Amino acid sequence: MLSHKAKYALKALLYLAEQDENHISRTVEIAEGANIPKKFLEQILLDLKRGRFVSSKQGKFGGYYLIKSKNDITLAEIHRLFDGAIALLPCASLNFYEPCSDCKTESECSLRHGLMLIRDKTLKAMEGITIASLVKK
Amino acid sequence: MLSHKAKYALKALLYLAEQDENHISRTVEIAEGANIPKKFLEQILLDLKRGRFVSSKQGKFGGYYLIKSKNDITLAEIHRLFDGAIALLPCASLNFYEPCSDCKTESECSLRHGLMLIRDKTLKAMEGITIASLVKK
DNA sequence: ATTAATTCTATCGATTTACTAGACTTTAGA
DNA sequence: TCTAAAGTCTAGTAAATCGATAGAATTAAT
Repeated sequence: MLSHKAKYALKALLYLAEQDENHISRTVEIAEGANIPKKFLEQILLDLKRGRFVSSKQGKFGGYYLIKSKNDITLAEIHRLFDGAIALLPCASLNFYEPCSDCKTESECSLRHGLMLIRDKTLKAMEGITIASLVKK
Repeated sequence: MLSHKAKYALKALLYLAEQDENHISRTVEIAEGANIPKKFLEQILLDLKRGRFVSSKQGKFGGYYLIKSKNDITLAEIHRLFDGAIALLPCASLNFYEPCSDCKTESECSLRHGLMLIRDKTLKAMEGITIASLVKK
């Protein structure tokens, strides 16, 4: 399941993608437009900025805007940024790999292979969902 | 990600599936064989029993055994039993549906459709992974 | 009756989650 | 240069969840 953070991030990106080119959106505007607690959204937007999905202008008349094409922002990326691994166990993960501590045969646990199959399919599906694909609904 | 409970459940089922027909396995035997904390495993086996994957014999010489074919126990079922919904949000879930509280257009949130696509693909993949498919590795 | 097993209920510490609070910094414009 | 309006940063917090443990109760074979 997605955390609220990830869900709000998607909704915020969706909001930004729906604005006119060159429009800058204030946090409060996004918060109200997408129904997200404002103070919580502040943190999320900072995370999105660190992830280079959006950028910001400070000071009066400042706000946020997309710096990545809505066609290039995928669900997979947002999931990883906020919720981490897409695989079902760390030992089956590409980006968040960790060996499992409780496997007797250290190199290969009994579940790893099957979970890697799942990961590949899920990842492929998640990479197919972009902000752009969500906007045109 | 899978919880430890779900992971241990899979490993316990795998252990049971590898035993001879008619063999009854004590909790402690499974715990040692699959490297799972015994007291924790007790709870998990009870859950698996309530889910009708295994059954038990009480008292001396008691223990656990599979009552469902290893070909018919899927990752999807175990995920649902221990970790709940497979969909990324409750509003996109088949078995754990709940409307999202923060969506303005109540019937359809902007993410729902895309997340249902993901759910269908993930579910299909997870239904393809059975205990039997994990055993023969 | 004894022993060995499952079953049930409760609890616990640590971590995570979903926020909130408030001080600080930056910028535009009067 | 002052002020209002914006983002930035660091903490904190209440509630829930997770991973596990404890111990008493029950059941069954000998």
